[in-house]
Formats: sequence, structure tokens, C-alpha cells
Amino acid sequence: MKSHQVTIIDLAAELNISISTVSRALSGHPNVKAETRRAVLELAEKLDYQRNQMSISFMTSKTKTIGIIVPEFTSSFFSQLVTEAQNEASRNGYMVLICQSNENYNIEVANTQLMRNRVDGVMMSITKETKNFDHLHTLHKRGIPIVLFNRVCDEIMAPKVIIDDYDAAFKAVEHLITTGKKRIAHLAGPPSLNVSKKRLNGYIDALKKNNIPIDESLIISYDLNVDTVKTHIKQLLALENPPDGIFAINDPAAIESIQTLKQVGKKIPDEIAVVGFSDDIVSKYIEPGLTTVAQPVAEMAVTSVQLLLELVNTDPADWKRVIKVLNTELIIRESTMSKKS
Amino acid sequence: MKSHQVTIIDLAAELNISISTVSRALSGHPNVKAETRRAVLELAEKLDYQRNQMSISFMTSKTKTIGIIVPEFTSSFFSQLVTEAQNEASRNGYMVLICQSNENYNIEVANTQLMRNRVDGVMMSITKETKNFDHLHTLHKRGIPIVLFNRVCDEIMAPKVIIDDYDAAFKAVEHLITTGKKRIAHLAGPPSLNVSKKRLNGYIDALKKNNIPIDESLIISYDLNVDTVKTHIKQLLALENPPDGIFAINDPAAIESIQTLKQVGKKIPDEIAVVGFSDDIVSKYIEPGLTTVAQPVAEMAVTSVQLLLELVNTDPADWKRVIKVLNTELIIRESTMSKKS
DNA sequence: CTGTTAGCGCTTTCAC
DNA sequence: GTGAAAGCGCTAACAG
Repeated sequence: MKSHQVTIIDLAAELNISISTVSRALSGHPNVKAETRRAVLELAEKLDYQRNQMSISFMTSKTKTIGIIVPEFTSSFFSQLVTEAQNEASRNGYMVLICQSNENYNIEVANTQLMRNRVDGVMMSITKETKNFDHLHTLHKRGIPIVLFNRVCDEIMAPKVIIDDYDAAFKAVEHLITTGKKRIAHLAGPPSLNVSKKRLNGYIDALKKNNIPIDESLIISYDLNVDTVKTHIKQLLALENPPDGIFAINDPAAIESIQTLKQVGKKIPDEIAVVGFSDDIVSKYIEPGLTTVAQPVAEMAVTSVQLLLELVNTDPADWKRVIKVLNTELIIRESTMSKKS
Repeated sequence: MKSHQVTIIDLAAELNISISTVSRALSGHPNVKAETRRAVLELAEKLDYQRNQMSISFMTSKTKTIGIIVPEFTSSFFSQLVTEAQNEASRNGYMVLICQSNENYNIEVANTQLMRNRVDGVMMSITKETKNFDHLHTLHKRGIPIVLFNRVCDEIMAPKVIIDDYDAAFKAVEHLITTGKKRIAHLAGPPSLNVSKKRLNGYIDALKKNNIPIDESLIISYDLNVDTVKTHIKQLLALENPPDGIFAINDPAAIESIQTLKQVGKKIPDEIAVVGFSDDIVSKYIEPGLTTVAQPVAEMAVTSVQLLLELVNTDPADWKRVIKVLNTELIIRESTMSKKS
């Protein structure tokens, strides 16, 4: 028994007026007699009539929905970001369609295709594999605006919401140096990502500025798969001149590093200090507490949504490139500074 | 310059054939000459034609999208659940629209309204405030199936995916008793939630079975707002006969309890042991590690999506009530058992 | 094998 | 103030 959805046709028939009048009454058009409007509204209420969003979307080509594509959201950074973005979208009358690319380029492309015609705009962080950006250009050609956040690329003209990764990494490494560390290793992210490159450069320049030689054997190429961290750390410890500090590209890697170091009996931070990136929820609970660069997640989410909605309501010809660089803060905890007790 | 979207009309015009033929060629209908089909497919490819999902959804009243409404997803339980659900939906060709009710009944209702006509089915965990279920019945009347998971209610005939909260709580409390604890407090959740009631009953019965008197002053009414945990713990410690064990309704509360207990210098687990619920990511990193009931999040997500998609493809008249009860596991860590070292 | 046509629910001219 | 009718992109009878 297929449930018949109440339509304006039903309302019109019931009231013996035309559908145009019903439509006008419902949408608050001025040219409707007060009495007629009241009758329509009353009946609509009574029958629990609700506009069919699909027909509206179809007609107007507007879905009142935005899409968010992230690599994953098990890590607290992306899950917090999606949380905040959803709330901000909601405040503006938009719904949120989410996709995880699972760090897979093909899935990312498939997701952008699925989003065409389903959303009015897309917010995204690219995968570590993404090197070709045709799928983003295609969205633009379709008049669907994009806002990139966190993991961005230079190849597309879209607003970007980022932090100063170079500066944040520089500060983090310099902090390690300040605490007396001299052989600082770096778990570096995939070179395809801007953030990896910038954080690596920040690391290198902080060492250079402090006259510490760059040792290639201390720069580990890490593919963001946490399962490999243990191996990387053991490899570092096995060096004839092992590191006394580690700067990890992100918190999951830093946290796994701490776990490994504790397992093999290393004293943190005295024998080896650890700094992470992003202030994952776990960071403040783990022992020792993880020193890390906090990103303004909520601000990044809200800014991205706002920029996106501006574009959604702007003619593509007038879209302009904006780059918002948000402030970070180095949160110092016990993984780099012994507790004063 | 509004970008014109390529439609089957364009393809038909270009090839001098009718739109029906184009439609058939595109959708793999058998009755199309191979040559014609090839030409259509070729042109479609060339012009980067893609079906307008909105028109399809409009026509068929099917959106190929499911909605997920959760109270929040900052805690790892819901974020993991959404993660897994999104992946499972994706494997089945469905997209996911997410909403957070923020534990607010009115928002939950608003979300269900927004979902009408936008999704083919809804998966949800109700808020702690939800006592009226008309919004769910309305969805059903519209032919939109619902699957409830984790936080369910008895008032609606819909499949439910849950765990045996009573049994899990019973096991957790009995474990505390086994370790020698005799005055066990309970941070109890809002009585409106089934899970709260069941976990409370498990707590009570475990005490009873072991001949431990129920002490009302040890049962704290906790509203799921973690900021209040500190006060609750201090209140418990101020009792003339303070507890030697705490069973918290969820991990965030248990984690906050541990933090508070550590701050006031209590030895965990010797002076007071703590057990949580849900195996939040933080639980295994905090010190001492938190003993907690692990819920099979991935299984719950996958099961819920599968049940929902079954209903989506079933006539409402044939919908049947299924209740899946999944297994839990008590994960014992140092918050209840001192490390053997 | 292919073309013609109705229609999904709604908004929006254009008439009256 | 109100009604008639076109049309958004596509599918699915129906007719050849």
C-alpha cells in the first residue's frame, strides 16, 4: 500500500481552487486573498502537507545541501571538523552530505561525481594520492563551487582555508631545540601533500637557523598508515646515533611513537621528546601528555562553510580566490617538558 | 555565465535521434542497435554527460541517500559508527546525509522533517530528551523506513540494533566486585534513555546477586554533560563512606572521573576503581587504562545500514520488526586491575 | 529497434 | 486575485 504523498494538487482539488493559487498562498506571495490563504494554510496543516524538496531541487537546480569530502574521520581532527561544519551548515539552512575518500584517489573522484547534482557546493580535503585535479575542474564547470581546507592544492582556483604549516612546524621544532634537543627526527608525511612539504620545510629551517645539521637518516618518509610507525621508531632507535627528539607530521603518529617508546623503555621527554600536530583528543590524556600544534578546527570548519555558502549564492563569473590562514598554537605538555613537581 | 548542463536532449539533437533512444542506450536497455548505442555512449563521454540525479530522484521518489541522525559525533562511539555506516552505504551505492541533534528534541524533529523527501531511509539514535515519537511515525506514514541503533525506544515499530546493556552492565559491575570492591557507585544516565535504565538495572542486580546493599547515595544522576562529572565525583568522595569503585554510564564520564580522581590524589584502582562503557579511543591511552565495555561499533553500523536498505527496498506493508542484539566484551585494563609487573 | 507522449510536483510567466 | 499552461530532465508505456 504505497502511501500517497499530499501534493498541492490535492489541496487545490479539496478547496476547488487552482494549484497556482495554492502555490502562491503557501509561498507567501502577496497576491492572494487573506481568506484564501488562510484556508490553504489550514488545510495544509491538517493534512500535514510538506513541500516535496525533490521537485524543488529539480526545478531550481538547488539542493540546499553541501557536500564534505574528507580522507577519513576516525581521527578527531576531521570528525571535529565535520561536526562543526554540519552545525554551521544547519544554522544556514543547509544539510550536509558526507563522503570519506579513505585516502584513495579513485574514491575521491567517484565521490565528486556522485556529488554533482546532489549538492550546491563542496568542501574538501584531498587525499594523499591526489595529483590530478580534473574532477575539481569538472565541478567548477558545472557551476559547483569548491572550498578546500587543511589539505589543499595550488592547481585549482578555489578558496582555501589553511594554517601556516611552515610556521607551525618551525615553532614546534624550535621548541624542541629550546629544551636542549639536538638530534631531532621527523616523521614526514607524503610529499604529495602541501602540508607535508611545508611542515618539512619548517623543520629543516628551524634546524638550520639553530645551526643543527640536517641528517637525512632522521627524516622518515611516513605514509600516514599508523601501523608502520612502530617500525619507523625502531629504525630510528637502531641508528648508531639515535634521535633525542621526534617531530611527527600528525598526532596519531606521535601517539603511536610515544606508545612504542614507552614499550621499549625510553624515558620521555628526558631521553627522547615527542611533538605532534593537530591536538587530537587523545593527546591530552596520554601519558606523558603530548606537546602538539593545535589547529583551530571549529574556526576552520565555520570559515569554510561560510566561504562556500557565499560562493553558492554568487554567479560563478564572480567567484574569487581567497586564502584564509588561521592561527595555530603550540600546546606544550609533558612529552617535551618534564612536569615541575 | 550560467553553465549549461548537458542533457539527453542535447545528445539526441546532436545525433539526430530521439531522446528515448538516448535514454535507452544510456541505461543499457536491450532494444538498441549496437551502433546507435556506441554513438550515444561516445558522445556522452565526449561531452562529459552525466545523468541529472535530481530529475531521477524526483521521478522515482528515490534518492539513493540514507540519513543518519545522531545526538553528536564528537565522542568516538558515534564518529566511528558514522564512519563505518558511510562506508557500508557507499558499498551499496548510497550516499549519507548526516545530522546531529545535539541532544535537543526540537532539532531532532526538525531534522526528521528535513529528511523527508531527501532520503530513502533514516538511521538514528534518539536524544536524551525524546519522549514523543510522532516525528518517527510521520516518517513511517511517508513510507520512509527507520532503523534505530544504540539508543532506541519501544514506542515505534522499527528494526533495532542494540547490545544487551543490562548484561554488559552486570558483567562490568560484577568484575568490580570480583576485584574486591564493595561500595560501587554508578554515574547513571538520563532515565529517559533505555540504555540508562538497563545499565542501571544491571548494576543493581549485580550488587544484589552478590549481597551488596543498594545505597541510593552512590547512584548519581548524570545528564551526559561531562562538565558536571568533576562535581559528581567530589560529591561522592565527600560521603562519610565514599565508594571504592565507580561504574560510569559511558567512557567520557569515566575518563573525566579518572582525571578528577588523579587530581585529588586518589590511587586507581587500589583506592578506587573505574569502569566505563563503549571503549572510546581515549580509554586505552589514558593512564591508568580504562576498563570498559566494548561495543561492536562497526558491526552495529553495518547491520543497521543493511537492515535499513532492506526496508528501503521492501513495501512498507511488509516491513517487519527485527531486533538485533550484538555481543559486547568487557575490556579489562589498569583502572580496575593493577598491572602485574 | 525507434519515436511520441504523458507525467513526476512545483514555480512562474502570461492572461483574464 | 486567480487560473491556465509551460517546463525543469528523465523514464516508461504505447505505438509503430
